[in-house]
Amino acid sequence: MSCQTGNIGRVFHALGDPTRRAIVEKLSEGPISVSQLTQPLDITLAAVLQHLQVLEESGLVRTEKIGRVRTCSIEPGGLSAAEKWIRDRRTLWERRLDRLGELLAESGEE
Amino acid sequence: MSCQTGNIGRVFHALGDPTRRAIVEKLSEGPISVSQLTQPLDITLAAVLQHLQVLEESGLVRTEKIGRVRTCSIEPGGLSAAEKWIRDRRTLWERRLDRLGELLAESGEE
DNA sequence: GGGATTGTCAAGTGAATACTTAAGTATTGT
DNA sequence: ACAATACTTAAGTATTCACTTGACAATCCC
Repeated sequence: MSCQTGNIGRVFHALGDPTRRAIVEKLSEGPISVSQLTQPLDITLAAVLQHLQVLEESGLVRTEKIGRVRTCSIEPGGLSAAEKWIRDRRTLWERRLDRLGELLAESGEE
Repeated sequence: MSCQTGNIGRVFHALGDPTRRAIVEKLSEGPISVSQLTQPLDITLAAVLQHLQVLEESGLVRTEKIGRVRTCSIEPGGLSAAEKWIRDRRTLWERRLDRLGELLAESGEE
């Protein structure tokens, strides 16, 4: 299996920060360097680097350094665990609501 | 529209905490009271209450007090904004990777 | 009424967070 | 070689967080 589970907490925590979400959104358009990433944000490059570390540890982002520039890109499977967790919750309680609906319909019929 | 956007940050932040995820998971099975919610968790009722406040503000959970017991339940649309954000990112970069794949295939063919 | 249950509120505490600054280290271009 | 670029690292700071304690309120049951 491609994705280690147990990162769900880290992923949600990473996405809880607006700057980090902005980084992920930017990277969705394609890979760019740390300084390019920093430019539109209103914080120092050092701060961006710290966010990138969080994002890497959560498995959402991958970075590679070539020469003096570190290029950041989306890790394509990074969101799947979180997506699955959400989907699982949804189906669980939708199923529950359906059962509830049936019960109400039955009791209304007789 | 049923869901206020702008909560995405709050939702992700709320789900970043393991205790809060445990609460949501428990509530997925059905509505229960605050003390029932507290019982399996290793923290005080007051702490659970604080988590519940975060969850309510994020739109993930709804609570209602009847008599002396406050009953907590899932707010069924609460995850949709987060789900949409994730889906949007995914389709964005999958589309990008597809284009990239096409380019590589083309250059390999000739 | 009185005692148990269930929840509420307000401080307070220690740890984690998101930043900054400042002083490095490589790498590249001239 | 030298200067600019692009990042790295460490230390410090203010804020936010998760949690506790303890005093309080409301409700239920006998």
